[in-house]
Amino acid sequence: MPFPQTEIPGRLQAELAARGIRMTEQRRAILKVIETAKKHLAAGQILRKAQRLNAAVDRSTVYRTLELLKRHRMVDELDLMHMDGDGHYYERKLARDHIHMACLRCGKITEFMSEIFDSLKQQLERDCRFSIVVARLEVGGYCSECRH
Amino acid sequence: MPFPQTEIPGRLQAELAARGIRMTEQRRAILKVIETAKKHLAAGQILRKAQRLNAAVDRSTVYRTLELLKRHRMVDELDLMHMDGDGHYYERKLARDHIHMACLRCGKITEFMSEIFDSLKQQLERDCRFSIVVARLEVGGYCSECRH
DNA sequence: TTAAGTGCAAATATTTTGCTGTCAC
DNA sequence: GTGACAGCAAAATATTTGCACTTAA
Repeated sequence: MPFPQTEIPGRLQAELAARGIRMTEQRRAILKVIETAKKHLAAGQILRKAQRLNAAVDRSTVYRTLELLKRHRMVDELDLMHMDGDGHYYERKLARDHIHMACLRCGKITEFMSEIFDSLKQQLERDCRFSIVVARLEVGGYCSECRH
Repeated sequence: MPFPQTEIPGRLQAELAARGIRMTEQRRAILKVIETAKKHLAAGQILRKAQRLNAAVDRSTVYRTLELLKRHRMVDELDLMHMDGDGHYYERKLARDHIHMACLRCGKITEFMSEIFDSLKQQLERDCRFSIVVARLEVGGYCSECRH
């Protein structure tokens, strides 16, 4: 599944440095949490995990850092069909987009890459003359174990 | 574009009646607002418009009715890339799914139906053995007028 | 009649902001 | 040294809930 893919620890930090963005202890903690995450994290979860690395990290710093990362297209913001509350989930943006499927019964999130999805995006660019910055396909339904 | 399609006024009301759901003046006002909407409406906009039809409509009734309609798959909930705040937008669910493209510069929302999108959903059902209830593809980028 | 629906006010959840002090470069 | 960043507390936004009253069927 796409999660680990070609992810090098410290990569986010290096990318920010390459763009001339100042590094702080707080940002380091937040970036590490996002890079080592094994699942999609909500802002509150990122805050708690980052505080374990650096107790000084504040909630507003988390939101400001997420905003920064979104602006630089280094994270994607997801809803995951709002399986739990109305917040957002965040994940490291990787080279290739993928689809998120959320099981409405067990809550499992499945990720899937598809050439058809890539073609669809090409179609939008071509037929609608739309220049895509971010494409988010989120599907709700029942996974193979829950569909019976 | 898909908005008008085969929409009959009073259809939502009829569908709820067919499912044995109680009709009230408040619901009638809210349903009418959703059916006659010319664009995607946020909950607060639905409230204000419904209050013009029936001043008694309360905010919580709007949310409770939207919840009801979502449960019955009669409306879709969208984010539209959070062009304005963090709320949701709602639209009448029509026979065929469509894609939403939000221009990050001018804010225009473009809707698009695609056979490739339909194939992609079929692929997910088949290859992932996932039973789709709702599929939401939202794209952010620059429309033909803003991409230059 | 009565279960379902509503209004109201208060609570909750999520995110943003102003301001003042701090730190990376 | 200085402009960018952080913490804190408070505000803003969005949505939900408990409860007593009302109404559709």
